[in-house]
Amino acid sequence: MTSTPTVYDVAERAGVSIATVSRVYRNPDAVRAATREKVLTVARDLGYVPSGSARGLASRTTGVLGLCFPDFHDTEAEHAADAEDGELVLYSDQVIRGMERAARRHGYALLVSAAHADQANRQLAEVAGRVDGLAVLAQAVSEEDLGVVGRRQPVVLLAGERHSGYDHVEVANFDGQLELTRHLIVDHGLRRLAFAGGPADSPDGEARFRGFQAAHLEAGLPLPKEPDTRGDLTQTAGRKAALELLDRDRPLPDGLMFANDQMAVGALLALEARGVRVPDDIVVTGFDGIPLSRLVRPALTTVRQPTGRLGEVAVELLIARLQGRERPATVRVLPVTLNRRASCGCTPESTV
Amino acid sequence: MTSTPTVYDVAERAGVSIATVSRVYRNPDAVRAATREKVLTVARDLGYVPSGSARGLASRTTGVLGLCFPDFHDTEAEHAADAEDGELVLYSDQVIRGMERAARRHGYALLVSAAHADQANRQLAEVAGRVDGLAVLAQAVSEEDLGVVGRRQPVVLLAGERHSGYDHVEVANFDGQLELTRHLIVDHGLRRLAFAGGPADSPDGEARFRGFQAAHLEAGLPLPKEPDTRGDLTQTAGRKAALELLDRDRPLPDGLMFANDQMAVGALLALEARGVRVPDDIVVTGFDGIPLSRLVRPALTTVRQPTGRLGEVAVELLIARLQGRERPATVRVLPVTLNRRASCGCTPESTV
DNA sequence: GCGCTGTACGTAAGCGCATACATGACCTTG
DNA sequence: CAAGGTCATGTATGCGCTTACGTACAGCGC
Repeated sequence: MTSTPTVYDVAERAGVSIATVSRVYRNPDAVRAATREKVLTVARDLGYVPSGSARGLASRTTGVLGLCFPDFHDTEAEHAADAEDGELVLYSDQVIRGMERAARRHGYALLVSAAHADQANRQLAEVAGRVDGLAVLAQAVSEEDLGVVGRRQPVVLLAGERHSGYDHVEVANFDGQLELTRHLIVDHGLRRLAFAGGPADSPDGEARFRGFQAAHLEAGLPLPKEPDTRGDLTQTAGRKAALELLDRDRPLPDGLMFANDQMAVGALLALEARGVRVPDDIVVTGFDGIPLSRLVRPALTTVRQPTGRLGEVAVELLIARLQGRERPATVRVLPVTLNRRASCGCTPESTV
Repeated sequence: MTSTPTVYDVAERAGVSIATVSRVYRNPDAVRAATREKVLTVARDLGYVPSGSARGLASRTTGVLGLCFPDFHDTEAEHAADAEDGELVLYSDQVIRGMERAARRHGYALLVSAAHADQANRQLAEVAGRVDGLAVLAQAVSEEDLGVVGRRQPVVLLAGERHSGYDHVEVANFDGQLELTRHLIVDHGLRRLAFAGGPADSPDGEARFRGFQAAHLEAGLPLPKEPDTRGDLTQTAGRKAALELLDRDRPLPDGLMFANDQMAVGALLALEARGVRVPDDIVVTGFDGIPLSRLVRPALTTVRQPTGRLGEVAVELLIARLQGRERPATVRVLPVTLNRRASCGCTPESTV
């Protein structure tokens, strides 16, 4: 690996000035076809690749968008090599995928970095310093750090809490859970529903619970004050929650609604082990619409949120800001859709 | 958004030189504690974030690793918004995740970019110009383009074909399929096995098929010359393949082995629809060990490959090269593990 | 022939930082 | 108290590009 060639090397070998070399890449039409070909040939021979850093410095834009997301299970990963990982992660993975696609469509690359609590701010700066715009998933960074970065470049927040002054993209958690709960109450005639929530500091989980409450209000049923139990949104937590509710509430509730699909799937497994039939003995629902929800048996009735869209919309907002259209901070709420499947009794269990 | 502050701004406000500001970030111990605090305070007040581009230019290293991966379904995504996406993708997602973690551990960020065939080389340069090292998944880029980039910086190839001169990480496709096939032949006493392969140009799929062949050789069974059918590694392809084999081969084979889990899952669904019982009427196996394989019913017997490790090892190899240890190109073959589950009859179907 | 316009290209000035080297303050030691 | 050494900091240069501006030259009308 000899020292990497630069514009100077290419220019010299091609018998042109460095400006011309640069133009071949940045603005090909400003160069005569013959010259262009010559430069490109030399570049190929030399193995020349423009330096992103130099370009970034000179042009004051990097052509890269960033995404910071929370890393849930760095530690687990060690001892769970063959376990159920790859599922919770699906959420951020889908956001990454959506962002990557949208970014690429707009000619941007994507820099990703999970925020590991210890050194979140240092890392944020690391990322922020290299990108033209930044998306932050599920409050992966503190408000203070946001403040520093937000003055420097466009920032959009995905899911989690709203912060005034920042663009925000979220899904219709409240509406989705409201509709889902209404479905159980109105269409299935259920009255006694239990809600297994996420951590109290999860804005998304709380919004879903408020949707759950609202459906009760609407139907004239007693208002649940708090989720009947909480968990950390994993399958394991769902399993535990299901067992707890099973043992605690007599008679059994008509339905168990979970703050996300992961928990609901865990519950499904626990119920199966206990011999409780779903949906015959009890109805179960999730939230998110992860691919798995469709494939468990019984297939899970859930609310599908457009996770990939989250990333796409993030890119749209960032690009808009980068193009300089000044506008006040925007909140975009993405619509969700109800997926009625077997676990609420809507579809025969055998249906795919 | 006023023009973003630079070292000069910070230096001036803090009453120091820009060298000192730089040192505060790059080499804090070289600065007196009081000075350091002063600088950091000013930096925070000003909203100063070091420019990655400038740093990259000056230090000739970016602190970023890159990953190029093939994007399978850009087009599908449009009309399959709520369909079965999010599964095939899991593979590259897990690699991304593994790389991101490992990179972060080593103090690097990760730049990801799916290679969209049309403009793959342009894009590769885009990425290559911004990173210190590059991983390429499943030959997402052409050999020629590789050549240009490979002279400039460390490159490691993940899965796919080996190219001489490049580090390469792959999983033990051959061994895994051999072991799995052997399991069906020896432990389950099956004789007539069908193999549904991937595209003929998929090195991984072909290696698996060779493992399938080898097991036959070893057992003294007739050597299958070609996969009994092929598909494009999607669930849909698996479904089709299953139906095709079902209709074509009489009597039914004892077992259907698929080049990956996706196809096997598709097959499971098709078989269920046809009323063919697994594993009673026919045995089904997959390859990959995606999370889904554990959750379908019957749970899928498969070969688990350490997808995340792929990314981790990629980082290890890149870092090693970046640290200058000269060494010949390396091939790392990651071990796989057999997951015996219900679909081959090893475990009662109800087991989780 | 002149001046004019447009095109293709060269010249040169940074972009914001890292860092080798220089400087000066302060300490040590004989 | 001078000579040498250490530590904290300043000075100055260059990393490899982009781009505003300048230049040379061809073509044009008069």
